[in-house]
Amino acid sequence: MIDETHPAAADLRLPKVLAALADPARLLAVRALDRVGESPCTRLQQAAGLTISRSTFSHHQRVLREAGVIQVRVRGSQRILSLRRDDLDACFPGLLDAVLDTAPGLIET
Amino acid sequence: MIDETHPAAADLRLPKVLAALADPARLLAVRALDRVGESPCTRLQQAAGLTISRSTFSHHQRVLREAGVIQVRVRGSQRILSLRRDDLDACFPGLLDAVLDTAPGLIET
DNA sequence: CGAACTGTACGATAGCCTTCGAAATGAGGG
DNA sequence: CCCTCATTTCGAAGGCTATCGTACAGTTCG
Repeated sequence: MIDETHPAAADLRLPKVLAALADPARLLAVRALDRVGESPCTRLQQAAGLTISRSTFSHHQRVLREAGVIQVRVRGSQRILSLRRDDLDACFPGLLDAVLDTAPGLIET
Repeated sequence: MIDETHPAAADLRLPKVLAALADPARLLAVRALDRVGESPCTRLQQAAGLTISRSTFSHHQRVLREAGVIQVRVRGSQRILSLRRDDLDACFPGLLDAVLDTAPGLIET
């Protein structure tokens, strides 16, 4: 466990992870995070093309973090977000890859 | 497309599929359906160990169907449910397998 | 110090989701 | 034709979720 705000790898649960990934904004954020690598919030939001308010993005970031999908590390005034790829692969083999490899056209309506 | 109540394979969308699978009751139902093979509603509900009302199960069945996860075929007075394995594998390779292969302990709280 | 920047916390709103029971629908059997 | 079995539909209750704006807190920089 990284700290109290992150679940331990052993505490990850499939319904929670799926729920976190089921929102289009969060799904785009996760896929952008995979493409650009670890990024601070604002940069990830831009990379994902999300035109939502900062507070809404912060909410999504929290949902992803509490589900165990991403990890947050503080660097100065910024929070650096990264995928918890190893933990996800260990708990749900193939799941993250399946989500990341899905054709972009199958994401949005 | 099977009929108007089922989405065509080309219309499946990842967020909707993930949302359908994110509910514990639906996730258990899908995993039970994989184990026991196509089944009528009542039998699947028992196989999944779901102690919910018939109307609630019917609601979940509808969500799974409208997301394209399952297929419903009428046989007499019964509805036979089955997984849309081929369509899911074609659209989201590896996703269904990842969900089905997850350890049972990682499903519930 | 004070201004600018990054992000969180709070409170509100609106919509959606799960759940139920009761009533309705439809098939099959006497 | 009625009764039973399988399932859906309806309407309602309660809770959860996404979204926003504003206010706040910590960092960096002049």
